[in-house]
Amino acid sequence: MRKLTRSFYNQNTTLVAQQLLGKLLIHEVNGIRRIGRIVETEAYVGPHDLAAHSSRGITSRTQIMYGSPGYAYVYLIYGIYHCFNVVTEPEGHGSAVLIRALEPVLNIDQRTQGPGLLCRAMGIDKQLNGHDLLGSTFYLAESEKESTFDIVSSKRIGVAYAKEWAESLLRFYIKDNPYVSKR
DNA sequence: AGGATGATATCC
DNA sequence: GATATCATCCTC
Repeated sequence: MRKLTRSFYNQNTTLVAQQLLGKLLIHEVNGIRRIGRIVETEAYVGPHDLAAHSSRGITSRTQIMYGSPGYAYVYLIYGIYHCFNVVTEPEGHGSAVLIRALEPVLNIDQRTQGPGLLCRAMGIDKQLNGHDLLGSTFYLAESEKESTFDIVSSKRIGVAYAKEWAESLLRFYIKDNPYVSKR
């Protein structure tokens, strides 16, 4: 399993969001390894992006997002669901990619088509906030299988408040994949 | 169309 | 210290 490197995450956020499609997310807990294939992402490109949490500056919540690339940013939304992001670009940049949907590969017995559902199915919660994604039980990796697919871009979901940034095409998903979230 | 449910930012 | 807001999902 070829784990994604720090330098992979230390790139332009929009590029990382697109390149994450087709990659594997692995989380091992109690000896059980869960694997999902990423089919949908969204880029949050920095403090100037009004939809990004980092647009409020560095706070206790957003310090992870402003930290080094290749770390997990996990937060609770609507009191119920968790959302999982990977931090991108050099420390201090304030950008991340939200993982929005997975295709089940191994040991996944719940739905994964949406950021909240995916975290529940993978066992991701706030304990993993700030976790290094180059570790041994929670990481992303290159898929063993070769696969080709078309990438579709669209407006991001649930960010209508972000003025002109609500219009930008920063959501990416694999065309015709049944595990992409509905809306 | 509305409710669940809690952390957080932003006000006083 | 109060309250408005939310990168969601489910049920009616």
